Amino acid sequence: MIRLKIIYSLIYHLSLGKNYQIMESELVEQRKKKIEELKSIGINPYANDFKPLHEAKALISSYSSVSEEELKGVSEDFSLAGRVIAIRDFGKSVFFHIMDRTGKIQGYIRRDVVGDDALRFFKRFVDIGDFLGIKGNLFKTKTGELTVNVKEYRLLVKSLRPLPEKWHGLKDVETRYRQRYLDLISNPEVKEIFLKRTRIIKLIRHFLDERDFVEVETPILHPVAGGAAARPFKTYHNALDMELFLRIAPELYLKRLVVGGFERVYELGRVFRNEGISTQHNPEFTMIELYQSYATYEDLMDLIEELICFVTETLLGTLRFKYGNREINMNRPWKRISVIDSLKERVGEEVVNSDEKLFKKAESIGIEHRGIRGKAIVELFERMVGDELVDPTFVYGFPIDVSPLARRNDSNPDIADRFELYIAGREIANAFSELNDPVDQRERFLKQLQLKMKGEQEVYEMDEDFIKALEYGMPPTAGAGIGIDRLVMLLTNSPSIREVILFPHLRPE
RNA sequence: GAGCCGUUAGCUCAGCCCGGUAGAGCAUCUGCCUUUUAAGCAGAGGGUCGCAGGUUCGAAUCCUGCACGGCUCACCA
Repeated sequence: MIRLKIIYSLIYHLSLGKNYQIMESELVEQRKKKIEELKSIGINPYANDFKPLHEAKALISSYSSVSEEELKGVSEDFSLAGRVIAIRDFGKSVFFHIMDRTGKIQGYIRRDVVGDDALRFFKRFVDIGDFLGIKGNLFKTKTGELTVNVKEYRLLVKSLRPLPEKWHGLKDVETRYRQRYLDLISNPEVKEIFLKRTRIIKLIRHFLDERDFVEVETPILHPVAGGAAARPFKTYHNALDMELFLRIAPELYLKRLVVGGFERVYELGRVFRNEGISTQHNPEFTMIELYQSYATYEDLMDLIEELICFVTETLLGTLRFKYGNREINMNRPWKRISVIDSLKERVGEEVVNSDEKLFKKAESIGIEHRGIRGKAIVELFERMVGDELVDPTFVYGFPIDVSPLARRNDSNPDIADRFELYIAGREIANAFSELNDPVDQRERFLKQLQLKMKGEQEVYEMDEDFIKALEYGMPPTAGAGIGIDRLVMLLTNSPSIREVILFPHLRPE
C-alpha cells in the first residue's frame, strides 16, 4: 500500500516536472542558449566588477529641470546599473529603461554612437529582466524625458525567466505573495509600503530610545506559552527531550527583566499564534511590548498618544489621513471612554447590570461567553462599539476576569487598570498597570485553570517561574503592546495584513 | 470551519446562458524602422480549457465530486 503510494507520488512528480519543463522550456531554453553563447565568446553572464557611480532618482531630480540646451553643456558622463524593464527597438537605435533601487531611467543606444557591433550585441543578447551597467551623457528626448545617451554598456546578469506582463503588471494575489520579488519589481507602490514599514519601526525605536527605554531580546522558545490567551505552535527540543512552544507574547519575560532592574524596557519582535488566517491575522506577526516602572496605565495613554503621533506625523507629515473610505483625525487629545459606560449607553444600563440579561444579549448575537461576565461585556463592546471608534480612542475599565495579568483598580476590584487603543475600528494597542502582587497573580492563574477545565480553549497558562520572580518584588510598572502590522496597515492604507508582511503565510504549493 | 466567486497560451483576459474539438493583447521568434515610452508595421510558433467522473453522437461550455486561490463571516491581535 505504502509502496503504491510512493510510486504514485513519483509518477505525479515526474509528470509535473515534465509539464513544468514544457511550459518553461521555450523561453528559458532560448536564454540559456544565449548564456552559453556569451560564455563561448568569453563574456561572463554573471559579472561582478561594475561599479555604478550614480543613481536614477538623483540624476532625475538634479537634471530633469535643466533644459536640453543647458544639458549639452554638461560634458560629464554618468554610470548607472540596474534591471532592464522595457526595450523599444528602432532598428539602428534602441530605447530602454533600467531600474535601480531608487527608480527607473531611460537609456538610448544608437549605432552611430556605440558602433555596429555593440548595437548588434545589445539586440542579440539583452532581454527584459537582465541587469545592465551603462555609461554616457545626459540628454532630453523630444517628449522631454531625461535619458542616458549610452556610450558604453555591459551586460551584468542574464535573466532566464521573463518578468510579469507590462500592461497589467502583476495582479494575481497568490503570485504576488509567493513571488514577492516579482511584486516588488513590477509594483513600485508595494515597495513603498515596505519601505514605510521599516521607517515606522525605526521611528518607534528612536522614540523609545530617546526616552531611555532599553531594547532587549527574550526567548522565542517558551516552556510555557504565557502572556496572552492564544493557542501556541508546538515544537520539540531533541537533546532535552521536551516540548516547547513558540511564544505568543514576550510579556512574562519582559516583566522578569523589570524585576531584574530594567525599569524601562521593550522588545520588538515576532510572536506566533496558532489560529485562523484572515485579512487581519497572520500566524506570525510583529508586536512591540514596552514596560515603564513607576508609571500607570494612564501614563501610558499619554506615552502611546505621543508615540503614535510622532510616528504618524514624521511619516505622513500630517495627523489627518484616510484609511479606506474613513477619514482619521489623530489630533490630540485623544478620546477616552469606558468599556462599561459606553456599552451601557448602547444596550441600556439594566442589561449590563444583570448577568442574566447580559448573557442573553450576548447569545443573541452569537457570542460564546461561557458564563464569564467579563468576556460577555468585552465581546459585546467589540461588536457594538469598537467598530465605530474611527478616530483614536482609549477604551478603559476592562473587567478583571479577562485581564489576568493586569493590576486591580484601587476603587473597583472588578475592574482592571487597563486600556485598549482603537483606531479605525480596530484594536491597535493593549496596555495596563501590571499586576505585581504574586499572591493575587497566582489566584488569577488558578482561575484561568478552572476555565480551562470547563473547556475554554484559550486561557492564560499558569507560570510558576514567573510568579517566583514576582515574589522577589516587581516595581510598580505599566506595560503596553502595539500590533506593528496593524499600525503599518493603518499608516499605509492597506486593507489586508498580507500587504504589509513581505511573505505572508500561504498554504504550501 | 460556513457562504459566495474564480481556475482557458509564459502574463492579462474573452468564449460558457444558447454544447459542434479554442480567440485577443502583451511576451517569444523572423523581417522593416535612428527621439520612442502600452512605439509602430508585416509574418510565425505556442493551449491534454485546474483534476476526476457523469450526461451526450459530440463537453472549455451542462451535472457531480475533488484540489487550489480570492472575498465575506466566525476564533483571534
